[in-house]
Amino acid sequence: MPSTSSATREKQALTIYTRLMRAANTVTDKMHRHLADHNLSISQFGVLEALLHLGPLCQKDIGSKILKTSGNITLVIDNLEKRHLVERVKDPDDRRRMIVELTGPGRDLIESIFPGHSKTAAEVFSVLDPEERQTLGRLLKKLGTANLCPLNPK
Amino acid sequence: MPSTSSATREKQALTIYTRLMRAANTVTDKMHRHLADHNLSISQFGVLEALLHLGPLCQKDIGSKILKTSGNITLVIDNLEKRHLVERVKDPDDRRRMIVELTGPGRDLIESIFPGHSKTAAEVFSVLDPEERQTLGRLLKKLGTANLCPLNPK
DNA sequence: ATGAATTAACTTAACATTAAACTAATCAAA
DNA sequence: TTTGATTAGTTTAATGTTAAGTTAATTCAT
Repeated sequence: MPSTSSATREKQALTIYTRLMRAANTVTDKMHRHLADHNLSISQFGVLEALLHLGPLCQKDIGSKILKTSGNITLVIDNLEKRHLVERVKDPDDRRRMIVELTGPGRDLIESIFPGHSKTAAEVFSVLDPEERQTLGRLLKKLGTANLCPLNPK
Repeated sequence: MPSTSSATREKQALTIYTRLMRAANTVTDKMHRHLADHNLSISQFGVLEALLHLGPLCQKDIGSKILKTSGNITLVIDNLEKRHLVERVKDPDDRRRMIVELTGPGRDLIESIFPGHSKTAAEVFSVLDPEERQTLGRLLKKLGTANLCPLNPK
């Protein structure tokens, strides 16, 4: 006989699902509160952070990085460009592509914000002890990658 | 000397943060794909599920249950009401309140969908072994509740 | 080489989401 | 009581998000 019935497994799965969503929610709220001081949405912050750490990127790559659709990326970049935090440059090697890069002020802004962002993240996870953090990171990676599907399936 | 520097702790926290967001994302996608067959958004499903398992609720309680703002609840209930899946009834005991309850068709729908929803959840978490699922659930609860802030701060 | 398929970005329409202001009902304190 | 604070729900405006479809550029198979 099985050690757990499928009904029991489903109930447990629903519980974990709820907890995953709630944890993601509360953590996002805490991280976002910090960003709101600088009038940045999470997506906008994600773009600036990617550009800071990875250098100029085309919109497709930005989209894969922050897990958003291409239409959404267009809007997010539009809004960042309006504030002169990033600029678009045509890619000479592939004229379909727009290379997005930080402007001076954009770099200044993300560099000034990022330390606080890291610090907030550390605070959020400080409720777990080091071993728990290690374990949580491992399990989340396993869960996320095993269920991964392409964002824009082709 | 400390066993880990604060810079190291911050980097680790950012890694876990990213994994939490990605896991939440991939899991949400899988759960939502299932709901889309019935033209239900995640919020709409959340409302129907709450009403099925908890009975009629006022909008405030629905909002606390699915973690959305009151304005959003108004719209979600509007859309469910348009499809005759729920109905609003004035609470005679407190005329500020609207009690929301399932209609017959609403109950039929959520009862027909819920088993598949549970099954999908079980599949999503089946990549973890039972002990890992137990641990993940515990850590997510700890993380989520420790960082909890009221949704609509007063 | 040429046409077919693919790709990157953009556009549009529909809906979700929030914050903030607002209305109406209730509660509470003097 | 009455008035001041609180609460539940709605509305509005702004933005985020997606899906689906468009255009232009590239790639690939013959």
